[in-house]
Amino acid sequence: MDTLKINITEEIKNKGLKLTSQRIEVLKAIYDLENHPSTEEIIKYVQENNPAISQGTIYKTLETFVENKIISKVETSGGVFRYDGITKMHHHLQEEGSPRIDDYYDEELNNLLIDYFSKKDIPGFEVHDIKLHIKGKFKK
Amino acid sequence: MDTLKINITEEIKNKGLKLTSQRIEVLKAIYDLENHPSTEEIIKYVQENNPAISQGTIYKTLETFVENKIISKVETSGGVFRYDGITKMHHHLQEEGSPRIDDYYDEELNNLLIDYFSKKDIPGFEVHDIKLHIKGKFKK
DNA sequence: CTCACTGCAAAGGTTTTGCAGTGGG
DNA sequence: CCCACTGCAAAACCTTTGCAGTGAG
Repeated sequence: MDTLKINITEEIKNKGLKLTSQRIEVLKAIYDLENHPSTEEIIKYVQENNPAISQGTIYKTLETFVENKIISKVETSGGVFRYDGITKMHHHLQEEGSPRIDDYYDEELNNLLIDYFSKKDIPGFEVHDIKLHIKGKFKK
Repeated sequence: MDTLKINITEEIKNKGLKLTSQRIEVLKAIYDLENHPSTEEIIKYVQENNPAISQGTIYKTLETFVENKIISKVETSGGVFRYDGITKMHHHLQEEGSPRIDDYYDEELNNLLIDYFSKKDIPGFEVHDIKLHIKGKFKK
């Protein structure tokens, strides 16, 4: 609880950003709302605790966080932005036509990929990060 | 030239869709505009040849094509839809902050992935398709 | 002929922007 | 104190929708 809060404030301050209650709330929302929240979900969650925080501020804050690599925008084919607070290498499971996106962690796969691309050169391109978008069906 | 046109008409007819000049133009645009065009680029290109084709129709047509798996929506963090006319398994190279998306074909990689996931089970998920989103920098 | 498809224009929803006011460092 | 940040509301943008008219099969 407290440790999380410390992490959040540190995360913001480390980037040289001003620490405001709005920013803490927004970042907390992304960590609390685990499954890659949309802007709408973040706004709703933040305003439940603090209705005074305006939508415009939340949009600006999210953009600031993305620029400072505190969070990342999730690629989506749904036409709405979604955000990901996880910086550790991971992959995404998606079902077509469903907004659900699950994280998939697989160290063995990561090692396989890192190993493969350390040997294989992509002409004209320098690889920084690899993410698998795995499409399929969630089984009940 | 002619062979392409035949492919285009076949592609539409094979799905039981009505063959209209609007649909031919839209599909041709996606094939001609190679680098994963946005809706805006498609509209511009189509209307250069045929200004009578309306925006609404193009949007509806694109959705129809996606539903019928003639093309696919490219996941994007740019907030705009982009489309991909290629059905063959391939991956995407992207530079952060740049709209450029290059295709990356790698049979060896595909085999590695197919092999890996034929052995590895993801609990609660049935894999249909895998696409790598490789982020990095285009070298000059 | 008929029903799927088109054109038009308006509506809908999300994101961005400008500017005056506020507060963190 | 100062400048980065916020709140508010309007604007900008992209996409969807409704409906009357059209044309492919």
